[in-house]
Amino acid sequence: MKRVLTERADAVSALAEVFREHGFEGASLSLLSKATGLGKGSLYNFFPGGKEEMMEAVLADIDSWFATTIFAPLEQAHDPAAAVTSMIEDVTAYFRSGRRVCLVGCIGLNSSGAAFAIRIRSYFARWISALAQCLETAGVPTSLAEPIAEEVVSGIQGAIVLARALGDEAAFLRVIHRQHSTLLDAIARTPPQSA
Amino acid sequence: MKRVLTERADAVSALAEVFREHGFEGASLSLLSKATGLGKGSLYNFFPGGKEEMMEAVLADIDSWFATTIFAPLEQAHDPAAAVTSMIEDVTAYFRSGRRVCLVGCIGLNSSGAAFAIRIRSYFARWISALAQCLETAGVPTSLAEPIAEEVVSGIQGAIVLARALGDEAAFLRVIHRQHSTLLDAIARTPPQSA
DNA sequence: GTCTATAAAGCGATAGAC
DNA sequence: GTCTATCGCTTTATAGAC
Repeated sequence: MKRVLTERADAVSALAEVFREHGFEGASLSLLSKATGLGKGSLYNFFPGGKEEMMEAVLADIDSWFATTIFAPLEQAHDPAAAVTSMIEDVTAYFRSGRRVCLVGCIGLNSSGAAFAIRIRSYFARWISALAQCLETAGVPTSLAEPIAEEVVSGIQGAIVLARALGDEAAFLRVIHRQHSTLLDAIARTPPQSA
Repeated sequence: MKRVLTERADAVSALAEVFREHGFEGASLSLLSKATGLGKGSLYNFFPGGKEEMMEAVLADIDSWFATTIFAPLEQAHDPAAAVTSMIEDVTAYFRSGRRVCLVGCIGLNSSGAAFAIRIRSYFARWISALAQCLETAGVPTSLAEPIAEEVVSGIQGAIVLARALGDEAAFLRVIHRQHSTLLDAIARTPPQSA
């Protein structure tokens, strides 16, 4: 009975890949139609608002995936070191070692992202705050946790840009490994808080 | 006698700003025409190859600016600490504290950058190697200089993505400040090599 | 809900007057 | 060397048959 929903969900992930690879402007309806296997008419049936509504659906899908897979585990971490390690692994897999770009970060870079500014902003704000919260759970003081979280999230984005530019997945993995170490060092350096 | 050349150079910087703000696909000829103040016919007179040749000229211009302003001073640094500080200042000004995106990094992110892959790759490769060379001049061992240089260049790109996404120049400045410290620490930590 | 056909607009690119 | 007019094509989006 929710067949239409699952079909829409299938379409969304196909749409996402086209937006990722070609950007918002470069993702033409013919490309989107081909990738989803749906005619233009069907696409407009699912997304009456056209490309903008498609992108909005894609961003919402990404947001919910990150919320459950990345953000929530960080926010509710019992074992902070394990949580950050898990984040690094999930992110490395998600971004395919830098072969796959971060759509949220990408569309924020040019004018086509203006329509999605609030969503883009909240994605990064929550990622940073979730990671900072995880570090604070480990006892890292807020004054240290916030800038470290900001630097690591920023560093992941930089790793994607660099890996794509160099065509070198190894570069992504090296940079991400350093971010991982930064997080673990911050946790390890913190003297255990005895209650 | 080189009037035509200076006019072409003026056009190139105007073109660059349109490509930065709208991306390659989003930069339509009407936008490019308006920004340069030249009609389509004049644009095709300067750039017979159309948009692709315009972008190629823009990238060449960026490349030469970075070569003289950023890369060469790093490669020939007598005072490595001063050189990295100078790089950080120049880069902060050039990217307008993250309001201005890195065109080279941006077009590498989606399929429109495929035509410029070699230029994109060499830009980042030279930036990293120039920075690593500067660190080595300071006595930092290659095994340390290379990954640090890679991380800093990557970190600058990440800072741009983050600042644009959050609409927050201060985030750019904070991240860049940490990259600066990373570089200075690496230099300071190195025991002076007495000849 | 799916498709094909089509409308209207904008695109990159060219031609030709000046 | 600059512009305007225009070509041919693709774009987004809609309409209507099934």
